Amino acid sequence: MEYNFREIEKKWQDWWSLNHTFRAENNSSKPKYYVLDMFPYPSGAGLHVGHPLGYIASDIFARYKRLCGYNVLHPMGYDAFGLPAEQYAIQTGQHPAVTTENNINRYRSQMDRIGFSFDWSREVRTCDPSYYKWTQWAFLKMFASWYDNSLGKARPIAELEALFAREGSRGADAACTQELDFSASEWLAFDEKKKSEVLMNYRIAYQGETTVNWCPALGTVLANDEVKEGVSERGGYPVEQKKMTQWQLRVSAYAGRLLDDLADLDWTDSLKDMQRNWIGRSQGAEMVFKAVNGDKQYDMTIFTTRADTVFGVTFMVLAPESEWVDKLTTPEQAAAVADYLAEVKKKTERERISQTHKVTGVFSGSYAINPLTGARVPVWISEYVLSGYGTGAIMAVPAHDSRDYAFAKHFNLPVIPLIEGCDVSEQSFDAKEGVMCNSGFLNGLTVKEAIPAAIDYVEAHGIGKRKVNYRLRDAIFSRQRYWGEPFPIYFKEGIATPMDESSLPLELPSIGNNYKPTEAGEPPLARAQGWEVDGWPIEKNTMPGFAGSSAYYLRYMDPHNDSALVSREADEYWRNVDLYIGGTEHATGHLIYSRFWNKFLYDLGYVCEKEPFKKLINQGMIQGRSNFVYRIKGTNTFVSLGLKDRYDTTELHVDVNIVHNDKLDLEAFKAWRPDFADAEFILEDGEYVCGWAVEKMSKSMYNVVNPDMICDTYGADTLRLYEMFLGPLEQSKPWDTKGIDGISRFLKKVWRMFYDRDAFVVTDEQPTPAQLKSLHKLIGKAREDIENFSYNTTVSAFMIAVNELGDCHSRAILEPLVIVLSPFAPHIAEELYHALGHEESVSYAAFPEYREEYTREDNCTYAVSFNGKTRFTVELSKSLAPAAVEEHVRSLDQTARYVGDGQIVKVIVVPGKIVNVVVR
RNA sequence: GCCCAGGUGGCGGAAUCGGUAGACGCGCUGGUCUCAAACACCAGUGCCGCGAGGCAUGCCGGUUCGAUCCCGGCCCUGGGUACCA
Repeated sequence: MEYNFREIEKKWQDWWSLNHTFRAENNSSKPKYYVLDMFPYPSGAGLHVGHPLGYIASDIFARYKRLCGYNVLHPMGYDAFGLPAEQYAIQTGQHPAVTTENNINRYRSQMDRIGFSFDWSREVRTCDPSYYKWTQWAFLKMFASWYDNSLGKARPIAELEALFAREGSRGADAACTQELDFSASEWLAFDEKKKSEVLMNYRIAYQGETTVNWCPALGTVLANDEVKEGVSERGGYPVEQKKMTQWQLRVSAYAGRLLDDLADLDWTDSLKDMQRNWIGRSQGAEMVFKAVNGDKQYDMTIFTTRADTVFGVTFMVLAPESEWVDKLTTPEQAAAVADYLAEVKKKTERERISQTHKVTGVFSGSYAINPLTGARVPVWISEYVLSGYGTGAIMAVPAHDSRDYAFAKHFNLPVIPLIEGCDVSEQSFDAKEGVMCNSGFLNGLTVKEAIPAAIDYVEAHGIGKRKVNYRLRDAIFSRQRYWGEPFPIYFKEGIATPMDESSLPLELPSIGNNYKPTEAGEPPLARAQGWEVDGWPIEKNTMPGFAGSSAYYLRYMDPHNDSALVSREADEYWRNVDLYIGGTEHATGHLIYSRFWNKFLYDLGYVCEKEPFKKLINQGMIQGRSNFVYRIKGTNTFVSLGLKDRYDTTELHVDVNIVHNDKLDLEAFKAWRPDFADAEFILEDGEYVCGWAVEKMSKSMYNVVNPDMICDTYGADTLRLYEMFLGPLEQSKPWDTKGIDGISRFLKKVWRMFYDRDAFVVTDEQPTPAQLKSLHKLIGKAREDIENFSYNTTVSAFMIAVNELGDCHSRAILEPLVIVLSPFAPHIAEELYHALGHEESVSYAAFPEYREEYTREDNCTYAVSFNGKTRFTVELSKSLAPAAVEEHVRSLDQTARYVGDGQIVKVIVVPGKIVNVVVR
C-alpha cells in the first residue's frame, strides 16, 4: 500500500466532521485553552499559500494542547462586512451579501482541505443579524455610558445626570470632548435638547464635530489607522482633512489603562512598543497665558513637556483650526490670516505630509503675556501646530525645540538660550541635559531638576497644573457606507435617540441595486424606503469594519445565545484568549479597539477579564517569489538567465506554476499564452533557467501559489509541514515551492515504517536503547519547540528521528512517534494511529512523556575551570576517570579533539591555564 | 528624523547564561537501481588551494584563553511612525 494522501486526507476530514471530533464543550472538568486566529475578510481572490500560515501554526498548538489534556476552544469565522464587497456592488449592482456568501464558501472549502481542527459549530459572521445584534447592543451600552476619570471606569449615563442635578458639571470628573461649566440649577433649567447636547459631550459613543480623514474617492471617512502615508489603506486614494459631525468612540478615555495594562501581556516587545507609541503618553503641564487683542483679554491654555523653558518663550503658535484664531486675529492682520487659512485648507493630507518641515505661518496681530516673566510675545498661526493634540496652542521656545527654531529663523524671531554653554547659532539644543541659565529662580538647576521645579512653581501660583497628554484620538465610528452595521439610533426632533434593546437587531434594509451615495451626498442608506422609527429618521451611516471584529472572541464562547453576547457561565469558563495568532498589521487598529471594547464591557460587568488576548504571536508575511524569462527584443526568442547578458532582452514575469526549481517547463510555457505558442529558446545545459525576485504575492506578478494546488500535488500534511519548515513563524519570508520535495520524502519514509509494499510491518518487539534514545530526543525537542513556537526546528527534529529510526518497526516506538507527529500532519497520523488498532481519534491520545535518562545515560558532564573560575563544561565518557581526564587535558597544549570511548569531545586548553577539571 | 527587528554557505535556515559555526531541508556532484526517465537509496558538498595550509557569521574597534553570541561606533535590509510641543 502506497502513501495515498488524497484518499487518506478526504477520509479523515469527513470522519472528523461526522464525529464532531473538535467540538468544544462549555462544561468540562478539563482545564480550558482558547486558541484564536484573526478571522479573515473573505475577499474575492480566495486564499493563497500565505494566508494559512498562521492558521496552521495555531492549529498545531491547538492540537498539541488537546494532546496535553486541555479542553481546547479553536473557532473560526468571517469578518464579512467591508469595503471590497461594497465596491464590487457599486460596480455590478450585485448585493454585497451575495458576493460575501460566495467568497465565504470558497474560503471554507479551501480551509477544509488543509485539515484544521476548528469547531465549526461555533462559526460567526459579522454580517449576520444574529451576530451584529451584539455589535449594536454594545454600541447602545457605550451610548448610555460615560467615563469616570476618578474611578477610572465607565458608568451608566443616568448616574452622570444625577451628579449634574446635584452639583452641576463639577459633580463629576468625566472624560469629555470639551470642558463645560454649569451649576446644578443651570442643568435643571436646560431643556431636553440642551441636556442631550450636554450629555453628548460625555457619552462613550458620541456624535461630535471633528477633523476627519475624508476620502472623496471612497466617499467615506476613515479612521487614523485606515490611512497610511496620506492615502487610504484600501485602494490608495487621497485623503483630506475635513471638519464633519461623526459618531465617535471615546477611546482616549481609556488611553492610560490601554497603556498600563500592556505590561502584563505576553506579547512581543515590538508589538507593545507599537501600541505604546500609538497611544503616545507624554507628561507635562498646562499653563495659562494671557492673550491680548486690542482691549480684549483672554486666558489661553497651552500644553508643554518643557515647563523649565518658559523663560525662553519668544512667541506663541496656534493651530490653524484652533478656536483662538478668530479671537486673536486683529483687524489689520485679518486679510493675511484669512489667506493663510485658505491656503492650508486646500492642501491634501498627502501634500501636508510631503511638505513636512516646510515652514509656513502668519502673525495674528495679538500678543500674549508670559506668566512668569511678564514678557509680551507675538501670537502666530502655523500648521506645524496640530489642533487635535494638547490644546492646539503652544508656547514656542526656539532655543530648545527644533521646530520652534526653524520657525523663528524663518520669520526672524528672537532666540533666547537657557542652558549654560549651549550653542544655538546653527540649531536648537533639544537635549534634556545641562544647567539652566537666564531662567530666574531656575538658574543653576539641571534640566532634570528644573522641569518639576517649574511645574511646582506654576501650580503654586495658579498659573497651570500638571497634565498627561495622549496622542491616541477618539475613534471615528461612522462610515458613509451601506455594507456595515446600521446604528440603532434615530433622530427624534433632531435629538439622537437610542432604540430599545429589544428591537435589536436593527437589520440592514434593502436599497435596490444602487449602492452609490445619493446625489445629495448622503450615504446609500438614504435610499432605503421607510428607514425610520415612528416617522423619525434613522441614522444613515453604518459602523466601520472594526466594530464587528472588536468582540468576536467573546461571541465564540457562546455563539448561539440569543439573550446575551456571552452568558456569564460561558465567559467565566473560557475567560479570554490564551493564544492569539495574527499579523502585525492590526497592531494599531483591531488590537487597540478590541482591548478598548473589552475594557468597556469589563467596566460594566459583562466580562470577567480586563484584557482579551493573553498571549499574542505575529506570524510573518509570506511574500511571493516571482520568476522571469528574458525575451530578445523584437523576437519571440527567449534566452536562459546565464546567457541573457549577451543579448538585448526584456524581462517578463512568468507564471511560477510552470517553473520548477527555476527551470521553465517549455511546453507549459508555450501553452500558457497564445503569443508564446511558437516561442523559441536559447538554453543552457539543455534547460531554460529563469531569473527570480521576491515581491508581494499578487496576480499581476504571476507569483500566486494556491494552497489547493499544493494539496493536489503533495497533500495537506506536506503543505502544513512545509509552511512550518520554511523558517521562523514570526519572520517574513518568500514562498518558494523548491524545498517541498524534502517534506514529501519525509512523510513517505514515515509511511514505510508501517507499510512495506502491501504488508503491515509493525511488530511488538522491544525497542533498542538507541531507538528509545532517538524517540525521546524527539519528544523532548518537540515539546520544547512547540511551546516556543519554534516549529521549523521541530520539523527538523522529526526528520532526524526518522532518519535514525528508519528501519524500526516496533510499536513501542511508532505509536508515540505518530502522536507527536499528529499536530503537524494530522491526516497521516490519524490513518497510522488507526492502523495500530485504535478506534478513537489520535486527537484524544496523550502526548508522550519525555524521559531524559535515554539521552544522558552514558555521558558525564565535567566543568573545566581556569584560576578557580568555571569557564566551560565538557561531556566525556563516564568510563574515563576524572583524574585521567584532568591529566589528559593538562597534557594538551592547544585546542584539540579528544576521542574516547566512541565519543568525540572538544577540549579547549590554553597552555598553563587549566588548574582544575571536576565532575559536576 | 525617531522607535523596533534583523544581517550566517549557491538557497531557506540551525547553533547564542560566550566553547566543534553551518543541524535539517533544498540545490549541486558522483554512484546504485532502470532499456531509459521518474521514484528511491548510498556517498560527497562553506570558500581558496594539487597539497600542507589559509580564510570564513555585514564593516571597524574593544572585552576575553576563546566572540555569530557581550560592549562601542558605522553600513545595509525589513517593519512601525511622522511636525504629538
